[in-house]
Amino acid sequence: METRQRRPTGRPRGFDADEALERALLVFWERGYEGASLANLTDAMGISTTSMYATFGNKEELFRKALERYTEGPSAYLARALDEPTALGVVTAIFAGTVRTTTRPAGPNGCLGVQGALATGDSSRGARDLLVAWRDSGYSRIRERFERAVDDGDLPPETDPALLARYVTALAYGIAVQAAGGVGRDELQDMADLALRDWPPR
Amino acid sequence: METRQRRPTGRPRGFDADEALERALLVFWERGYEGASLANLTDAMGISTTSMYATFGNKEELFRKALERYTEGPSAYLARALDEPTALGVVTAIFAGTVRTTTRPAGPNGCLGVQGALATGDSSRGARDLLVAWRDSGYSRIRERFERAVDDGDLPPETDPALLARYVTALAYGIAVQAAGGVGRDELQDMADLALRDWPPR
DNA sequence: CTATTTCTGCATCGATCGATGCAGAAGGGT
DNA sequence: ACCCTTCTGCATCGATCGATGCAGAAATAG
Repeated sequence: METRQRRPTGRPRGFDADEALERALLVFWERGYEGASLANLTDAMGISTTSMYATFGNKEELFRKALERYTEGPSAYLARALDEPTALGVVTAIFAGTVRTTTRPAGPNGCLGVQGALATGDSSRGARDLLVAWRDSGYSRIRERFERAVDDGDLPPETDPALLARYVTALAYGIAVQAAGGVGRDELQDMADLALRDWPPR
Repeated sequence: METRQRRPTGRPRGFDADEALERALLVFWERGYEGASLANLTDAMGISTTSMYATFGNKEELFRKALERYTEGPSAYLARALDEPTALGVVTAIFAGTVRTTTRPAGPNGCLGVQGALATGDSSRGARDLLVAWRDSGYSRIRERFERAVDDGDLPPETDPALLARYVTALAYGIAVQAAGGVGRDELQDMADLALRDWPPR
């Protein structure tokens, strides 16, 4: 079978689509879906609206792809955290990753998955629902990881994995909201350490 | 001194400004500042744009007044909670109030102070900053209450009131974000109970 | 070279954004 | 009754929203 990608004929694209998507991600991250206008986005991407539509479809599609990039980039700490051998290690890594990602010195504060489209008008409902599903996916993966930890004896058998996952995600979202408001990295990390001092809550 | 409010001459207003503000509050709460258009607002308020501007100033002023109403209405549980005699009572009441307010069966899910304007474009920066200050005010009042609890011996002397207040607000915001995503009241209350089982975290 | 395909710059679309001007209606004070 | 103040309905403002049409530029295939 031929896995080599066939060279498309015709004039090649004059910009790097990956880099343009990264720029768009940063705009969405900082301003949210509704607050990011096409002009904001294309200015940052350095391309025309025509090129944006030809390459990414429309604004909602662009947001969807930016969110994918966010998941595999800034938010990749979650997947790595879930591979930690113990539940405590998982949660420690989740909190550390959340704090670091939501308070990057050069970059938007907060979490795209939270502030991207938490409450919107009708025209942005697609983006809002996308983020609801995104957050729910994160919650479910954490819950499943805790279920495994209970099975492994790593967490007490009376633990409710679903409730514990709600607790962890709530703290992560709370970190993100405070980071969006300008609360500093060290303070948030200290707070996460405080929460971790009693683990698991029972 | 004459405290009786003087009767304004001229044609009296043809609608109840308080009720109109309540309707506007609900729209802002559900759709956020940017997601709530003037048409959305005036439709819900049952008045014309002219009347809205004459009565409330402009969209940002309307939002500011709606937020005041929110603070004294749906969010009044915070002030009551701070009067609880013990720190544990305070936090218990804060979480209960947050859960109830963010999951009202008839009404928007989530918290206006969180989802009203978490990340925005330039034109909505005023509303965003207003909510940052609103959340910071809530945080400060909780911190001060914990400082008093330490002084009273209600909390251990080694307690860091600022960090503890960050922890409590983080959980409250986390509850609000999950409520905005449709997570149910009972589940969130169970999660809050779980967090309260170990108090204070140390 | 020519033919073909794709991409890009410019102009612009209809809809909606927040916000006003204006004239007449509607109620108060005297 | 009258006058005077305020409020309201209608029309509309310029700006911006997301999204396209079109023609020419640019690159590959033959």
